[in-house]
Amino acid sequence: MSNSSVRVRFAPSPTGYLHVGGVRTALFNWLYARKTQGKFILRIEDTDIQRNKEEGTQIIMDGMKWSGMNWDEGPDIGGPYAPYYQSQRMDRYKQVAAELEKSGKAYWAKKDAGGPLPDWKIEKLKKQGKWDDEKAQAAQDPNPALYLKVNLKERKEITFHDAVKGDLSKPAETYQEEDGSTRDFVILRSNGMPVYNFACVVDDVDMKISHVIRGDDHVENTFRQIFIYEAWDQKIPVFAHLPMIFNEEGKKISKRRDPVAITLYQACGILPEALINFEALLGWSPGDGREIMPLDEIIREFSFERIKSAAAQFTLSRKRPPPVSAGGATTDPEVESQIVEWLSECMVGSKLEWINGEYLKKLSREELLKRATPFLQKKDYDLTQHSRGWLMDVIGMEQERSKTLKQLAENVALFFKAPEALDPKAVEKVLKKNDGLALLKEVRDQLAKIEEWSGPALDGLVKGFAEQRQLKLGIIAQPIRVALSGTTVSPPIHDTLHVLGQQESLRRIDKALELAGKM
RNA sequence: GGCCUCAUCGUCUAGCGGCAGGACGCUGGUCUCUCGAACCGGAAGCCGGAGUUCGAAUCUCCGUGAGGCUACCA
Repeated sequence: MSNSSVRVRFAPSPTGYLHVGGVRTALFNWLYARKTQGKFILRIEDTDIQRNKEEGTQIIMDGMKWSGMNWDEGPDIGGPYAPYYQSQRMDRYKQVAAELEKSGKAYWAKKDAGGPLPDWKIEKLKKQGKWDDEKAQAAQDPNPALYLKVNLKERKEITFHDAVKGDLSKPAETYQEEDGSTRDFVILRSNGMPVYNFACVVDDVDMKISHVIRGDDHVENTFRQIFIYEAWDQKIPVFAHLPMIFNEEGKKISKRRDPVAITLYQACGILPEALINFEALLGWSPGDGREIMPLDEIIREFSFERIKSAAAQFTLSRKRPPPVSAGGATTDPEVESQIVEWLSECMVGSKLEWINGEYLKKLSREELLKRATPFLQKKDYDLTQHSRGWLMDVIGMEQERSKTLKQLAENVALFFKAPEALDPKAVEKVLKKNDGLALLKEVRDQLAKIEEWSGPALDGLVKGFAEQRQLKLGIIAQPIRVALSGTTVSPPIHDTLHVLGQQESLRRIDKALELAGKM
Protein backbone atom coordinates (compact mmCIF):
# COMPACT_ATOMS: atom_id res chain seq x y z
CA MET A 1 0.00 0.00 0.00
CA SER A 2 2.71 2.40 0.99
CA ASN A 3 4.01 3.72 -2.29
CA SER A 4 4.77 7.19 -1.01
CA SER A 5 8.34 8.38 -1.09
CA VAL A 6 7.74 10.61 1.89
CA ARG A 7 10.08 9.79 4.73
CA VAL A 8 10.14 11.99 7.80
CA ARG A 9 11.82 11.67 11.15
CA PHE A 10 11.66 12.75 14.74
CA ALA A 11 15.16 12.92 16.17
CA PRO A 12 15.21 13.71 19.89
CA SER A 13 18.14 13.61 22.27
CA PRO A 14 17.68 11.20 25.14
CA THR A 15 18.35 13.79 27.81
CA GLY A 16 15.83 12.70 30.39
CA TYR A 17 12.28 13.18 29.28
CA LEU A 18 9.95 13.91 26.42
CA HIS A 19 8.42 17.36 26.68
CA VAL A 20 5.47 19.08 25.10
CA GLY A 21 7.63 20.83 22.50
CA GLY A 22 9.13 17.55 21.34
CA VAL A 23 5.70 16.01 21.14
CA ARG A 24 4.52 18.83 18.90
CA THR A 25 7.49 18.40 16.56
CA ALA A 26 7.01 14.65 16.51
CA LEU A 27 3.30 15.11 15.92
CA PHE A 28 3.65 17.26 12.82
CA ASN A 29 6.11 14.79 11.33
CA TRP A 30 3.85 11.92 12.21
CA LEU A 31 0.77 13.67 10.79
CA TYR A 32 2.52 14.32 7.52
CA ALA A 33 3.73 10.73 7.25
CA ARG A 34 0.26 9.36 7.94
CA LYS A 35 -1.38 11.83 5.60
CA THR A 36 0.92 10.92 2.73
CA GLN A 37 1.22 7.28 3.68
CA GLY A 38 4.91 7.78 4.04
CA LYS A 39 7.26 6.51 6.72
CA PHE A 40 7.82 7.99 10.14
CA ILE A 41 11.23 7.30 11.58
CA LEU A 42 12.40 7.62 15.15
CA ARG A 43 16.08 8.38 15.48
CA ILE A 44 18.00 8.93 18.67
CA GLU A 45 20.51 11.75 18.56
CA ASP A 46 22.83 10.72 21.33
CA THR A 47 26.16 12.11 20.19
CA ASP A 48 26.36 14.35 23.21
CA ILE A 49 27.41 11.70 25.66
CA GLN A 50 27.61 14.15 28.53
CA ARG A 51 23.93 14.94 28.52
CA ASN A 52 22.51 11.57 27.69
CA LYS A 53 20.69 9.53 30.21
CA GLU A 54 20.82 5.79 30.06
CA GLU A 55 17.08 5.32 30.20
CA GLY A 56 16.50 8.32 27.94
CA THR A 57 15.56 6.34 24.86
CA GLN A 58 13.04 4.26 26.74
CA ILE A 59 11.45 7.37 28.22
CA ILE A 60 11.04 8.87 24.78
CA MET A 61 9.58 5.70 23.35
CA ASP A 62 7.18 5.38 26.27
CA GLY A 63 6.07 8.96 25.76
CA MET A 64 5.55 8.45 22.05
CA LYS A 65 3.52 5.33 22.68
CA TRP A 66 1.40 7.07 25.26
CA SER A 67 0.73 9.87 22.79
CA GLY A 68 -0.39 7.36 20.22
CA MET A 69 2.35 8.02 17.69
CA ASN A 70 3.84 4.87 16.22
CA TRP A 71 7.00 4.71 14.16
CA ASP A 72 7.83 2.64 11.13
CA GLU A 73 11.55 2.47 11.73
CA GLY A 74 13.36 3.11 14.96
CA PRO A 75 15.84 2.04 17.59
CA ASP A 76 13.74 -0.78 18.97
CA ILE A 77 12.25 -2.17 15.76
CA GLY A 78 15.14 -1.44 13.42
CA GLY A 79 14.57 -0.90 9.72
CA PRO A 80 16.42 -0.79 6.40
CA TYR A 81 18.79 1.93 7.56
CA ALA A 82 19.61 0.69 11.05
CA PRO A 83 21.06 1.47 13.47
CA TYR A 84 18.87 4.38 14.52
CA TYR A 85 21.19 5.55 17.26
CA GLN A 86 23.71 8.18 16.25
CA SER A 87 26.13 6.82 18.81
CA GLN A 88 26.24 3.60 16.77
CA ARG A 89 26.91 5.36 13.50
CA MET A 90 30.20 7.03 14.35
CA ASP A 91 32.13 5.06 11.76
CA ARG A 92 29.75 6.23 9.09
CA TYR A 93 30.24 9.90 10.00
CA LYS A 94 33.97 9.45 9.94
CA GLN A 95 33.71 7.71 6.61
CA VAL A 96 31.74 10.54 5.04
CA ALA A 97 34.08 13.05 6.63
CA ALA A 98 37.03 11.22 5.12
CA GLU A 99 35.38 11.35 1.70
CA LEU A 100 34.85 15.06 2.01
CA GLU A 101 38.42 15.53 3.07
CA LYS A 102 39.68 13.40 0.22
CA SER A 103 37.71 15.39 -2.33
CA GLY A 104 39.06 18.61 -0.88
CA LYS A 105 35.74 19.76 0.55
CA ALA A 106 36.99 19.60 4.11
CA TYR A 107 40.30 20.05 5.86
CA TRP A 108 41.93 19.55 9.22
CA ALA A 109 42.93 22.71 10.96
CA LYS A 110 43.61 24.17 14.31
CA LYS A 111 41.91 27.52 14.30
CA ASP A 112 42.14 29.75 17.20
CA ALA A 113 42.58 32.65 14.87
CA GLY A 114 39.14 33.80 15.91
CA GLY A 115 40.65 33.56 19.32
CA PRO A 116 38.64 33.56 22.45
CA LEU A 117 35.25 35.12 21.99
CA PRO A 118 34.87 38.86 22.40
CA ASP A 119 34.12 39.88 25.94
CA TRP A 120 30.72 41.34 25.17
CA LYS A 121 29.67 38.01 23.72
CA ILE A 122 30.92 35.95 26.61
CA GLU A 123 29.06 38.22 28.94
CA LYS A 124 25.91 37.92 26.90
CA LEU A 125 26.13 34.16 26.78
CA LYS A 126 26.64 34.01 30.50
CA LYS A 127 23.74 36.31 31.06
CA GLN A 128 21.53 34.09 28.94
CA GLY A 129 22.72 31.09 30.87
CA LYS A 130 24.13 29.57 27.73
CA TRP A 131 27.75 29.69 28.67
CA ASP A 132 29.29 26.27 28.71
CA ASP A 133 32.79 25.83 30.11
CA GLU A 134 33.32 22.48 28.43
CA LYS A 135 32.30 23.86 25.12
CA ALA A 136 34.64 26.79 25.56
CA GLN A 137 37.45 24.48 26.47
CA ALA A 138 36.78 22.27 23.47
CA ALA A 139 37.21 25.29 21.26
CA GLN A 140 40.62 25.77 22.82
CA ASP A 141 41.61 22.18 22.12
CA PRO A 142 45.17 22.06 20.82
CA ASN A 143 44.30 19.28 18.38
CA PRO A 144 42.94 20.09 14.94
CA ALA A 145 39.29 19.66 14.00
CA LEU A 146 37.85 18.90 10.58
CA TYR A 147 36.41 21.96 8.90
CA LEU A 148 33.97 22.04 6.03
CA LYS A 149 35.09 24.40 3.34
CA VAL A 150 32.18 26.71 2.71
CA ASN A 151 31.53 27.08 -1.00
CA LEU A 152 29.51 30.16 -1.77
CA LYS A 153 29.49 29.46 -5.51
CA GLU A 154 29.45 33.16 -6.32
CA ARG A 155 26.07 33.52 -4.64
CA LYS A 156 25.13 36.85 -3.11
CA GLU A 157 22.80 35.06 -0.77
CA ILE A 158 22.03 31.55 0.31
CA THR A 159 18.39 30.72 -0.26
CA PHE A 160 16.10 27.82 0.36
CA HIS A 161 12.39 27.34 0.17
CA ASP A 162 10.66 26.48 3.39
CA ALA A 163 7.33 24.69 3.16
CA VAL A 164 6.01 26.73 6.06
CA LYS A 165 7.81 30.05 5.91
CA GLY A 166 8.34 30.47 2.19
CA ASP A 167 11.65 31.59 0.76
CA LEU A 168 14.34 32.16 3.33
CA SER A 169 17.68 33.68 2.58
CA LYS A 170 20.82 34.83 4.22
CA PRO A 171 23.46 37.15 2.84
CA ALA A 172 26.63 35.43 1.68
CA GLU A 173 28.72 37.89 3.70
CA THR A 174 27.56 36.08 6.78
CA TYR A 175 29.89 33.31 5.72
CA GLN A 176 32.76 35.55 4.80
CA GLU A 177 35.52 36.96 6.95
CA GLU A 178 36.56 40.51 6.46
CA ASP A 179 39.57 39.40 4.45
CA GLY A 180 37.27 37.61 2.01
CA SER A 181 38.01 34.07 3.15
CA THR A 182 35.05 31.87 3.92
CA ARG A 183 33.84 31.27 7.44
CA ASP A 184 34.28 27.51 7.50
CA PHE A 185 32.83 25.48 10.32
CA VAL A 186 33.68 22.34 12.20
CA ILE A 187 32.06 19.06 11.21
CA LEU A 188 34.30 16.71 13.18
CA ARG A 189 35.55 17.81 16.55
CA SER A 190 39.13 17.45 17.62
CA ASN A 191 38.09 14.37 19.56
CA GLY A 192 36.77 12.84 16.35
CA MET A 193 33.09 13.20 17.23
CA PRO A 194 30.74 14.70 14.65
CA VAL A 195 28.90 17.92 15.43
CA TYR A 196 25.13 17.96 15.29
CA ASN A 197 24.81 19.62 11.91
CA PHE A 198 27.03 17.06 10.27
CA ALA A 199 25.61 13.93 11.89
CA CYS A 200 22.14 15.19 11.13
CA VAL A 201 22.83 15.62 7.42
CA VAL A 202 24.60 12.27 7.10
CA ASP A 203 21.69 10.53 8.79
CA ASP A 204 19.06 12.36 6.78
CA VAL A 205 20.82 11.47 3.56
CA ASP A 206 21.45 7.85 4.54
CA MET A 207 17.90 7.39 5.78
CA LYS A 208 16.52 9.00 2.65
CA ILE A 209 14.61 11.63 4.57
CA SER A 210 12.44 13.55 2.12
CA HIS A 211 11.05 16.24 4.43
CA VAL A 212 12.85 17.72 7.39
CA ILE A 213 10.16 19.01 9.75
CA ARG A 214 11.50 20.63 12.91
CA GLY A 215 11.38 23.69 15.13
CA ASP A 216 12.32 27.00 13.59
CA ASP A 217 15.22 27.35 15.99
CA HIS A 218 16.90 25.22 13.32
CA VAL A 219 16.49 27.72 10.52
CA GLU A 220 20.05 28.95 10.94
CA ASN A 221 21.36 25.40 10.97
CA THR A 222 19.67 24.83 7.65
CA PHE A 223 22.01 27.21 5.89
CA ARG A 224 25.02 25.38 7.25
CA GLN A 225 23.49 22.05 6.43
CA ILE A 226 22.91 23.14 2.86
CA PHE A 227 26.66 23.69 2.51
CA ILE A 228 27.17 20.11 3.68
CA TYR A 229 24.60 18.69 1.26
CA GLU A 230 26.26 20.61 -1.56
CA ALA A 231 29.79 19.61 -0.64
CA TRP A 232 28.73 15.99 -0.39
CA ASP A 233 26.73 16.39 -3.59
CA GLN A 234 23.47 15.10 -2.17
CA LYS A 235 19.88 15.97 -2.85
CA ILE A 236 18.55 18.62 -0.48
CA PRO A 237 15.30 17.60 1.23
CA VAL A 238 12.23 19.76 1.67
CA PHE A 239 12.47 21.80 4.84
CA ALA A 240 9.48 22.76 6.97
CA HIS A 241 10.21 24.84 10.03
CA LEU A 242 7.56 24.91 12.71
CA PRO A 243 6.95 27.97 14.86
CA MET A 244 8.30 27.61 18.36
CA ILE A 245 6.26 26.98 21.42
CA PHE A 246 7.03 29.45 24.16
CA ASN A 247 6.45 29.27 27.86
CA GLU A 248 4.29 31.80 29.68
CA GLU A 249 7.13 34.25 29.70
CA GLY A 250 7.38 34.14 25.94
CA LYS A 251 10.70 32.32 25.94
CA LYS A 252 11.80 29.08 24.41
CA ILE A 253 10.66 26.24 26.63
CA SER A 254 13.23 25.31 29.21
CA LYS A 255 13.30 21.69 30.19
CA ARG A 256 14.95 22.64 33.41
CA ARG A 257 12.50 25.26 34.57
CA ASP A 258 9.17 24.71 32.87
CA PRO A 259 6.73 21.97 33.80
CA VAL A 260 6.72 20.40 30.37
CA ALA A 261 7.42 16.69 30.77
CA ILE A 262 4.51 14.86 29.24
CA THR A 263 4.48 12.41 32.13
CA LEU A 264 3.36 15.38 34.24
CA TYR A 265 0.32 15.88 32.05
CA GLN A 266 -0.37 12.20 32.14
CA ALA A 267 -0.30 12.35 35.95
CA CYS A 268 -2.69 15.31 35.92
CA GLY A 269 -5.22 13.12 34.19
CA ILE A 270 -4.88 14.51 30.70
CA LEU A 271 -5.87 12.09 27.95
CA PRO A 272 -3.26 11.64 25.24
CA GLU A 273 -5.76 12.31 22.46
CA ALA A 274 -6.65 15.62 24.12
CA LEU A 275 -3.03 16.68 24.46
CA ILE A 276 -2.44 15.80 20.83
CA ASN A 277 -5.51 17.75 19.73
CA PHE A 278 -4.39 20.73 21.78
CA GLU A 279 -0.86 20.65 20.44
CA ALA A 280 -2.00 20.23 16.86
CA LEU A 281 -3.85 23.52 17.27
CA LEU A 282 -0.69 25.30 18.38
CA GLY A 283 0.44 26.89 15.16
CA TRP A 284 -1.91 24.97 12.93
CA SER A 285 -5.63 25.21 12.36
CA PRO A 286 -8.11 23.72 9.92
CA GLY A 287 -9.24 27.26 9.11
CA ASP A 288 -12.94 26.85 9.77
CA GLY A 289 -13.04 27.15 13.53
CA ARG A 290 -13.13 23.47 14.38
CA GLU A 291 -11.46 22.86 17.73
CA ILE A 292 -12.27 19.35 18.83
CA MET A 293 -10.84 17.21 16.09
CA PRO A 294 -10.29 13.48 16.31
CA LEU A 295 -6.96 12.29 15.07
CA ASP A 296 -8.15 10.95 11.74
CA GLU A 297 -9.75 14.30 11.00
CA ILE A 298 -6.52 16.13 11.81
CA ILE A 299 -4.59 13.78 9.55
CA ARG A 300 -7.05 14.37 6.74
CA GLU A 301 -6.89 18.16 7.05
CA PHE A 302 -3.21 18.58 7.80
CA SER A 303 -1.07 20.67 5.47
CA PHE A 304 2.03 22.81 5.69
CA GLU A 305 0.16 25.74 4.14
CA ARG A 306 -2.05 26.03 7.17
CA ILE A 307 0.81 26.24 9.63
CA LYS A 308 1.40 29.81 10.66
CA SER A 309 4.83 31.20 11.26
CA ALA A 310 4.33 33.06 14.51
CA ALA A 311 5.28 31.35 17.74
CA ALA A 312 2.57 30.24 20.16
CA GLN A 313 2.59 30.19 23.91
CA PHE A 314 1.96 26.95 25.69
CA THR A 315 -0.16 28.61 28.32
CA LEU A 316 -2.09 27.10 31.11
CA SER A 317 -4.40 29.26 33.08
CA ARG A 318 -3.53 31.07 36.23
CA LYS A 319 0.03 31.50 37.16
CA ARG A 320 0.82 30.46 40.66
CA PRO A 321 4.23 30.15 42.17
CA PRO A 322 5.48 26.60 41.75
CA PRO A 323 6.18 24.57 44.89
CA VAL A 324 9.72 23.84 43.78
CA SER A 325 11.93 25.22 41.11
CA ALA A 326 12.42 21.95 39.25
CA GLY A 327 10.17 21.81 36.23
CA GLY A 328 9.53 18.14 36.41
CA ALA A 329 13.09 17.01 36.04
CA THR A 330 12.89 15.34 39.36
CA THR A 331 13.14 11.73 40.37
CA ASP A 332 11.83 12.34 43.86
CA PRO A 333 8.26 11.04 43.93
CA GLU A 334 7.33 13.39 46.76
CA VAL A 335 8.43 16.44 44.82
CA GLU A 336 6.88 15.05 41.68
CA SER A 337 3.50 14.78 43.32
CA GLN A 338 3.75 18.34 44.58
CA ILE A 339 4.41 19.50 41.05
CA VAL A 340 1.47 17.50 39.75
CA GLU A 341 -0.82 19.10 42.33
CA TRP A 342 0.42 22.53 41.38
CA LEU A 343 0.14 21.89 37.67
CA SER A 344 -3.39 20.56 38.08
CA GLU A 345 -4.34 23.82 39.74
CA CYS A 346 -2.73 25.87 37.00
CA MET A 347 -4.61 23.87 34.43
CA VAL A 348 -8.04 24.82 35.75
CA GLY A 349 -9.74 26.97 33.17
CA SER A 350 -7.18 26.37 30.46
CA LYS A 351 -8.00 25.40 26.94
CA LEU A 352 -6.12 22.15 27.38
CA GLU A 353 -8.34 21.28 30.30
CA TRP A 354 -11.44 22.17 28.32
CA ILE A 355 -10.41 20.02 25.38
CA ASN A 356 -9.65 17.21 27.78
CA GLY A 357 -13.12 17.51 29.26
CA GLU A 358 -14.65 17.23 25.82
CA TYR A 359 -12.75 14.03 25.14
CA LEU A 360 -13.53 12.68 28.58
CA LYS A 361 -17.26 13.08 27.95
CA LYS A 362 -17.09 11.07 24.77
CA LEU A 363 -15.48 8.00 26.30
CA SER A 364 -17.62 4.92 26.79
CA ARG A 365 -18.01 3.92 30.40
CA GLU A 366 -15.90 0.82 29.86
CA GLU A 367 -13.11 2.90 28.38
CA LEU A 368 -13.49 5.56 31.04
CA LEU A 369 -13.17 2.98 33.78
CA LYS A 370 -10.08 1.56 32.16
CA ARG A 371 -8.46 4.99 31.97
CA ALA A 372 -9.60 6.13 35.39
CA THR A 373 -8.61 3.00 37.30
CA PRO A 374 -5.00 4.03 38.00
CA PHE A 375 -6.26 7.36 39.33
CA LEU A 376 -8.85 5.67 41.53
CA GLN A 377 -6.22 3.33 42.90
CA LYS A 378 -3.96 6.22 43.63
CA LYS A 379 -6.66 7.71 45.82
CA ASP A 380 -6.60 4.49 47.88
CA TYR A 381 -10.18 3.60 47.09
CA ASP A 382 -10.88 -0.05 47.65
CA LEU A 383 -12.00 -1.11 44.19
CA THR A 384 -12.10 -4.81 44.94
CA GLN A 385 -15.22 -4.37 47.07
CA HIS A 386 -17.28 -3.21 44.16
CA SER A 387 -18.59 -4.69 40.96
CA ARG A 388 -17.52 -3.38 37.58
CA GLY A 389 -21.04 -2.26 36.94
CA TRP A 390 -21.16 -0.24 40.13
CA LEU A 391 -17.83 1.37 39.37
CA MET A 392 -19.02 2.35 35.92
CA ASP A 393 -22.15 3.87 37.44
CA VAL A 394 -20.06 5.89 39.82
CA ILE A 395 -17.62 7.31 37.33
CA GLY A 396 -20.43 7.78 34.83
CA MET A 397 -22.08 10.21 37.20
CA GLU A 398 -19.03 12.41 37.41
CA GLN A 399 -18.01 12.00 33.77
CA GLU A 400 -19.72 15.15 32.64
CA ARG A 401 -18.62 17.25 35.56
CA SER A 402 -14.94 16.33 35.51
CA LYS A 403 -12.41 17.66 33.08
CA THR A 404 -9.51 15.41 33.93
CA LEU A 405 -9.14 11.86 35.18
CA LYS A 406 -7.57 13.23 38.31
CA GLN A 407 -10.57 15.44 39.00
CA LEU A 408 -12.84 12.51 38.30
CA ALA A 409 -11.06 10.43 40.91
CA GLU A 410 -11.40 13.26 43.41
CA ASN A 411 -15.04 13.94 42.60
CA VAL A 412 -16.17 10.38 43.21
CA ALA A 413 -14.66 10.31 46.69
CA LEU A 414 -18.05 10.38 48.37
CA PHE A 415 -18.96 7.01 46.90
CA PHE A 416 -15.94 5.32 48.38
CA LYS A 417 -15.58 7.09 51.67
CA ALA A 418 -18.28 8.44 53.92
CA PRO A 419 -17.67 12.05 54.90
CA GLU A 420 -15.94 12.19 58.25
CA ALA A 421 -17.35 15.57 59.05
CA LEU A 422 -19.89 17.97 57.59
CA ASP A 423 -18.80 21.20 56.02
CA PRO A 424 -19.82 23.80 58.67
CA LYS A 425 -20.86 26.25 55.98
CA ALA A 426 -23.09 23.66 54.40
CA VAL A 427 -24.69 22.88 57.74
CA GLU A 428 -25.30 26.55 58.33
CA LYS A 429 -26.68 27.22 54.89
CA VAL A 430 -28.72 24.10 54.37
CA LEU A 431 -29.46 22.07 57.46
CA LYS A 432 -30.09 24.93 59.84
CA LYS A 433 -32.32 26.79 57.46
CA ASN A 434 -35.80 26.09 56.09
CA ASP A 435 -36.32 23.30 58.58
CA GLY A 436 -33.52 21.38 56.92
CA LEU A 437 -32.97 18.99 59.78
CA ALA A 438 -36.64 18.28 60.31
CA LEU A 439 -37.17 17.64 56.62
CA LEU A 440 -34.14 15.40 56.50
CA LYS A 441 -35.57 13.33 59.34
CA GLU A 442 -38.88 12.97 57.57
CA VAL A 443 -37.43 12.04 54.25
CA ARG A 444 -35.14 9.59 55.99
CA ASP A 445 -38.14 7.68 57.27
CA GLN A 446 -39.65 7.55 53.82
CA LEU A 447 -36.40 6.36 52.37
CA ALA A 448 -36.28 3.60 54.96
CA LYS A 449 -39.69 2.41 53.84
CA ILE A 450 -39.27 2.55 50.08
CA GLU A 451 -39.68 -0.81 48.39
CA GLU A 452 -37.80 -0.31 45.20
CA TRP A 453 -34.36 1.31 45.53
CA SER A 454 -33.96 2.50 41.97
CA GLY A 455 -33.13 5.79 40.32
CA PRO A 456 -36.63 6.53 39.00
CA ALA A 457 -38.30 5.39 42.21
CA LEU A 458 -36.05 7.59 44.31
CA ASP A 459 -36.52 10.49 41.97
CA GLY A 460 -40.27 10.03 42.37
CA LEU A 461 -40.01 9.83 46.12
CA VAL A 462 -37.99 12.99 46.55
CA LYS A 463 -40.08 14.95 44.07
CA GLY A 464 -43.30 13.68 45.57
CA PHE A 465 -42.08 14.61 49.01
CA ALA A 466 -41.40 18.16 47.88
CA GLU A 467 -44.70 18.46 46.03
CA GLN A 468 -46.70 17.30 49.00
CA ARG A 469 -45.29 20.06 51.09
CA GLN A 470 -45.28 22.57 48.26
CA LEU A 471 -41.58 23.04 48.56
CA LYS A 472 -39.02 23.67 45.88
CA LEU A 473 -37.05 20.55 45.15
CA GLY A 474 -33.85 22.17 46.30
CA ILE A 475 -35.21 22.67 49.78
CA ILE A 476 -35.30 18.94 50.33
CA ALA A 477 -32.56 17.83 47.94
CA GLN A 478 -29.90 19.97 49.52
CA PRO A 479 -30.18 18.59 53.06
CA ILE A 480 -29.93 15.07 51.65
CA ARG A 481 -26.94 16.09 49.60
CA VAL A 482 -25.16 17.53 52.61
CA ALA A 483 -25.88 14.40 54.60
CA LEU A 484 -24.55 12.10 51.91
CA SER A 485 -21.52 14.05 50.81
CA GLY A 486 -20.79 16.45 53.63
CA THR A 487 -20.83 19.26 51.08
CA THR A 488 -23.30 21.12 48.90
CA VAL A 489 -22.06 19.51 45.71
CA SER A 490 -22.79 16.08 44.30
CA PRO A 491 -24.35 14.40 41.28
CA PRO A 492 -28.17 14.51 40.99
CA ILE A 493 -29.57 13.46 44.32
CA HIS A 494 -31.59 10.40 43.28
CA ASP A 495 -28.59 8.99 41.40
CA THR A 496 -26.38 9.53 44.38
CA LEU A 497 -28.84 7.79 46.67
CA HIS A 498 -29.28 4.95 44.25
CA VAL A 499 -25.62 4.21 43.75
CA LEU A 500 -24.81 4.59 47.41
CA GLY A 501 -27.47 2.04 48.30
CA GLN A 502 -30.21 2.11 50.90
CA GLN A 503 -28.21 0.94 53.85
CA GLU A 504 -25.32 3.30 53.33
CA SER A 505 -27.57 6.24 52.53
CA LEU A 506 -29.56 5.80 55.71
CA ARG A 507 -26.44 5.32 57.72
CA ARG A 508 -25.01 8.59 56.43
CA ILE A 509 -28.24 10.48 57.03
CA ASP A 510 -28.38 9.22 60.60
CA LYS A 511 -24.81 10.22 61.16
CA ALA A 512 -25.45 13.64 59.68
CA LEU A 513 -28.49 14.18 61.89
CA GLU A 514 -26.39 13.31 64.87
CA LEU A 515 -23.46 15.50 63.88
CA ALA A 516 -25.54 18.48 62.86
CA GLY A 517 -27.54 18.28 66.04
CA LYS A 518 -24.37 18.97 67.96
CA MET A 519 -23.29 21.89 65.83
C1' G B 1 27.41 43.61 18.14
C1' G B 2 25.98 40.70 13.39
C1' C B 3 22.43 37.78 10.74
C1' C B 4 17.52 35.49 10.40
C1' U B 5 12.41 35.36 11.81
C1' C B 6 7.87 36.97 13.87
C1' A B 7 3.81 40.69 15.47
C1' U B 8 -4.90 40.24 15.31
C1' C B 9 -8.99 40.17 22.16
C1' G B 10 -5.44 37.88 28.48
C1' U B 11 -4.43 32.95 25.61
C1' C B 12 -5.12 29.70 21.00
C1' U B 13 -6.61 31.39 16.24
C1' A B 14 -9.68 32.91 11.25
C1' G B 15 -8.48 36.65 7.82
C1' C B 16 -4.64 36.56 1.51
C1' G B 17 -7.19 44.69 -0.82
C1' G B 18 -13.93 45.53 0.65
C1' C B 19 -18.46 45.58 7.75
C1' A B 20 -12.22 42.09 12.30
C1' G B 21 -15.10 36.29 13.09
C1' G B 22 -14.59 31.67 16.24
C1' A B 23 -12.71 28.99 20.74
C1' C B 24 -10.81 28.89 25.96
C1' G B 25 -10.90 32.07 30.01
C1' C B 26 -13.53 36.37 32.22
C1' U B 27 -18.42 38.50 33.14
C1' G B 28 -24.05 38.80 33.41
C1' G B 29 -28.26 35.78 33.20
C1' U B 30 -31.38 31.09 32.76
C1' C B 31 -32.23 26.20 34.95
C1' U B 32 -39.91 24.06 40.72
C1' C B 33 -31.81 20.03 42.99
C1' U B 34 -26.34 21.60 43.94
C1' C B 35 -21.88 22.12 40.69
C1' G B 36 -15.91 23.81 38.50
C1' A B 37 -22.11 20.73 34.68
C1' A B 38 -25.69 22.48 30.78
C1' C B 39 -28.05 26.57 28.02
C1' C B 40 -28.36 31.91 26.56
C1' G B 41 -26.19 36.98 26.44
C1' G B 42 -21.88 40.70 27.19
C1' A B 43 -17.09 43.00 27.51
C1' A B 44 -12.43 42.36 25.35
C1' G B 45 -7.91 42.78 19.79
C1' C B 46 -5.28 44.44 14.36
C1' C B 47 2.35 47.22 18.21
C1' G B 48 3.41 52.59 16.36
C1' G B 49 4.29 56.02 12.18
C1' A B 50 4.54 57.16 7.11
C1' G B 51 3.44 55.58 2.00
C1' U B 52 0.51 52.98 -2.16
C1' U B 53 -4.95 52.75 -2.97
C1' C B 54 -11.63 54.98 -3.91
C1' G B 55 -10.60 51.59 0.15
C1' A B 56 -5.12 48.58 4.24
C1' A B 57 -5.28 43.91 9.81
C1' U B 58 -3.93 42.50 4.72
C1' C B 59 0.92 45.52 0.07
C1' U B 60 5.77 48.80 0.76
C1' C B 61 9.13 51.47 3.89
C1' C B 62 10.82 53.22 8.73
C1' G B 63 10.51 52.49 13.82
C1' U B 64 9.37 49.52 18.27
C1' G B 65 8.91 45.01 20.73
C1' A B 66 9.69 39.75 20.97
C1' G B 67 12.21 35.28 19.69
C1' G B 68 16.05 32.35 17.34
C1' C B 69 21.05 31.57 15.77
C1' U B 70 25.82 33.46 16.23
C1' A B 71 31.99 28.43 20.31
C1' C B 72 34.13 21.92 18.48
C1' C B 73 25.59 21.95 22.13
C1' A B 74 21.62 19.39 20.06
